[in-house]
Formats: sequence, structure tokens, C-alpha cells
Amino acid sequence: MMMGRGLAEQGWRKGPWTPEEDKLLSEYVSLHGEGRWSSVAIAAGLNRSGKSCRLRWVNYLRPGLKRGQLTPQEEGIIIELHALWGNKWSTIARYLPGRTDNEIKNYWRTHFKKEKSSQKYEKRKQQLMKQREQQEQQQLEQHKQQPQEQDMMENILALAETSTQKITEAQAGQEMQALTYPTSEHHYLPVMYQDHDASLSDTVGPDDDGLWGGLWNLQ
DNA sequence: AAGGCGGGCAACCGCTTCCAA
DNA sequence: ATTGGAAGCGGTTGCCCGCCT
Repeated sequence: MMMGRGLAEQGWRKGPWTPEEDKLLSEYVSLHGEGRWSSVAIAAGLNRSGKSCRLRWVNYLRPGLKRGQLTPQEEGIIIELHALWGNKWSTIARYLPGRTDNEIKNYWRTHFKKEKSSQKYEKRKQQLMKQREQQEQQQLEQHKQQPQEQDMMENILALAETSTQKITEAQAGQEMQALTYPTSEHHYLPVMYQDHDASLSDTVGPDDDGLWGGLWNLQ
């Protein structure tokens, strides 16, 4: 493939983005849409590489991004999905609307990297897996009996359906098969998405029972 | 008070994958 | 079928800031 990209040779600006650059990029992408990043850089009047523009947009400027602390739910999802798929940050990010792969990656490295090899972390992971097995069972039964109570679940499913299918088929492979629902009409979802009456808002705190309390006490 | 240190995060780099010509 | 450019991804770096001594 290509050797050096020669960013330096081309004289692209590097380093932190200024508010002016952000404004130029935001306005341009809002008007013309995403894609063709190398031409975006030029057309928007930015002396930045296409890659740099894309990264800035995706990780910082894109509408709908959440800022700030990850919720316990999000944390739990990260733990569980990372246990399943490893460092597939962009895949994991699809289950966390408003969060970027970069953010998740940084969060993982900051909060869990050291713990990964520790007994405490492994214990927590095992606990999550066990809980999921139980909740899969419960959810299957509830789904039969009380589908109206699964509103949140349905929303998440709708949100994740497309990517989940792709992940199941293309990325997770055998490891995934062992953990998917036994019936073809159910896709895998993390424990956090299942059978929990809290919404996915930021309202769940350390006092919550069961899984969330446990997750919160991870450290 | 100030210097050192470590954590957190934005951004860069290099590689892979995708896709159009 | 091949090739090269664009986009995407994950690893890494480096800076900033707050805490500690």
C-alpha cells in the first residue's frame, strides 16, 4: 500500500483545533454533508488533512454527541461487549448512541486496562456473564407473556438491529454464536439492555439494586 | 508555594478495508 | 482482475490539568 502519507510534506496544520476551524468545518459539513473529507478540508478553507477533518467531526463536532461522564449503564455495556469482542471500539460504540469509539477506547484504557488482568475484573466479568444467562432466560419468558413491558427493549432493538445483525454474522463469529439467543429471531444484547426497568437516561445511580450497584462498585 | 507526577483526553499515525475506475 | 485513492479502525502519543508531596 501507500508509504508515508506525507502529511508534513503537504504542510497540513496539526495539533489542537481552534474555534474558528471548528466553525468552518461545522458549517461546511452542515451544508454539504459528510464524506469526501479531503475535498472538505480544501473547500471549507481548512489547512487540515481530510483525516484530521473527519476525526474532528466524528469525535467532537457531530450533532448528537453526548459529553461528559459515562453512565453506569454505558460502563456496563462497555465491559460486557469488550469481554465479547475485545478492542472492537467502533463496534462497541454502535451500542452507545452519542458516544464515539475514541471516547470508549480512552475510557476503557483509563478505567479498566489495569484491572483487566486482575482477579477483581475477571470476577466481575464472570458475574456479568452469569447474570446475562439468567436474564436471557427471564427475558424469553417475559417476551412471550408480557410483550407490552418490553418497550425499552424494543427501542434498543430497533436502534441496534442493523448493526447487531452485521456483528453477529461478520465479526463475532464463533464466539458470538455461543452467546446468542438460541432462536434466530433474537439478537444478542448486553445484560444492561435486558430486563431492567430503568431507562437509558442518566438517572441511574450507585444506589440502584442489582447489576447497576454491582457495576458501580466495580472498583 | 512550587515542582513532580499521573490521569484523562484530543489528536496523530500507520495499517487495513472498501470501492470505483 | 488490478490498482490507487478514500475512509475507517485501533494503537499510540503528547499535552493539559489537578493532585500530591
